[in-house]
Amino acid sequence: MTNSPSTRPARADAVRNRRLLLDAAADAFAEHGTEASIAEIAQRAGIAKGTVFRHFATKEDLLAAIMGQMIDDLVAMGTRLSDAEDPAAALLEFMTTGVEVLARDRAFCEVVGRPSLRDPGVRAGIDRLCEVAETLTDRARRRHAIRPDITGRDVVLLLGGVHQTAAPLLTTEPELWRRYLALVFDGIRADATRPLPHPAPDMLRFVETDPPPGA
Amino acid sequence: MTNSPSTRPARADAVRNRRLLLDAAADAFAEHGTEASIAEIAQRAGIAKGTVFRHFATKEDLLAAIMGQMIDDLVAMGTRLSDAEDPAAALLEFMTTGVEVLARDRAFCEVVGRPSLRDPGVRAGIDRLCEVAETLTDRARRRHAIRPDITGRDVVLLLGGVHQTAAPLLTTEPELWRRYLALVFDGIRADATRPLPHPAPDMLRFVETDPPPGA
DNA sequence: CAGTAACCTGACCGAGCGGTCAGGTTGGGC
DNA sequence: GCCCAACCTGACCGCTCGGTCAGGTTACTG
Repeated sequence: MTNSPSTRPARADAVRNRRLLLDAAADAFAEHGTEASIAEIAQRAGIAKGTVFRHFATKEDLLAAIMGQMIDDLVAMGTRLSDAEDPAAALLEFMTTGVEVLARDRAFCEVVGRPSLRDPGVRAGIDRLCEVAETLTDRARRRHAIRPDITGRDVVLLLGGVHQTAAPLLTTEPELWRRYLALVFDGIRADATRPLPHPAPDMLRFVETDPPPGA
Repeated sequence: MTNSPSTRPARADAVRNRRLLLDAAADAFAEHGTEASIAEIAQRAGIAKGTVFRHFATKEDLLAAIMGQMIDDLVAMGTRLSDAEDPAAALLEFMTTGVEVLARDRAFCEVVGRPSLRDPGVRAGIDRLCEVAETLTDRARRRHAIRPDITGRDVVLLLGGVHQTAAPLLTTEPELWRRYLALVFDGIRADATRPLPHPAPDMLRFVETDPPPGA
């Protein structure tokens, strides 16, 4: 759907509708998760159902566009934090923002928490997210602010874990995740000296490749 | 569907089919989550779709029966551990088994991780699970084996969090959760001295009551 | 201002879902 | 061995979903 430079630029109403669609879809996915229906998204955007599929061939493409944007934002924030003076504080801020985003977006939880989305852009984005997390942990590790066996991928995985811990009480106690982030971060700090039992995940890709056809 | 004592006991084929149904449903829910279809469950059990609804009025009733059983098993295990000589080891074993169960059953993750199931039996079971976890943490706390501000409800919530941390790599690294359980348990131990920021969840019920009609 | 390609619309489709029920089958009391 | 209530079966229903498309509309070009 992206116009190649040779073709005529998109019409004014098309770009406006695309904007409305993306905003409505982001809201709907955040609220209801990936199962938000196309019909509801179209209604929120004030456009017809068919128009949705004019901009995105499948629902998964639409979801991938939104998730990709969110991941890119997180990557940008991590990059910005990469040269902060206090690496441990920077890492904590990175994790805080990450869990905050998860707590506000159900679809994002599903996409990051399951190897469901096959979109290559999203997968690449998650890999870049792991890389920037690796940078942050590297710096903190070099200053002995965190235990030596924590990797960037650990940090990214822990975002989902911290959020999930508080998720059952999300509406009643929307800030409860701060409690568990603090607990986990205490576990990450250098004070704890016992080595972790299972080796860190070391594969290149964050999610499993090629999940079998079932589901 | 439970026979009151006055009525005639169930027929032999009925009890056999009920057994087949429960086993098949447990497998299907574990594999595909709560969205496993009644049609697939019936096929696995070798019975007709209509027979499923003869034993359980709705799909949710069937799910609740299986989830309730799993929770009861966990409660029983926790009770058994309540008088172990080493309370910290007992708490760790309780958490280990809990995460193990979560890692093997997708439906269980959904039911414990979201306030979705309205079944009163399941909710009561979760409350009893929190109580037994409270007993275990109490004993460990009294021996100063864990930090003083950890509650039983924290422990139960952390089960879901630890599992979720490793869940994206579940098929590739099925034992990865042990790494994060160790990390979290290090955070629970008394060594870490910073008090946790957010107060522990203190409401009586584990899950939110009366989620609005939407989804 | 006319012409056209891009765009939008909403009725429509097929698949899959939970749940129902008339009618055939069978276990077990007598 | 008879009989009937309990049980089982599978076609069927209504609904929602993602996705399609013929036909009407509209923004740009020249």
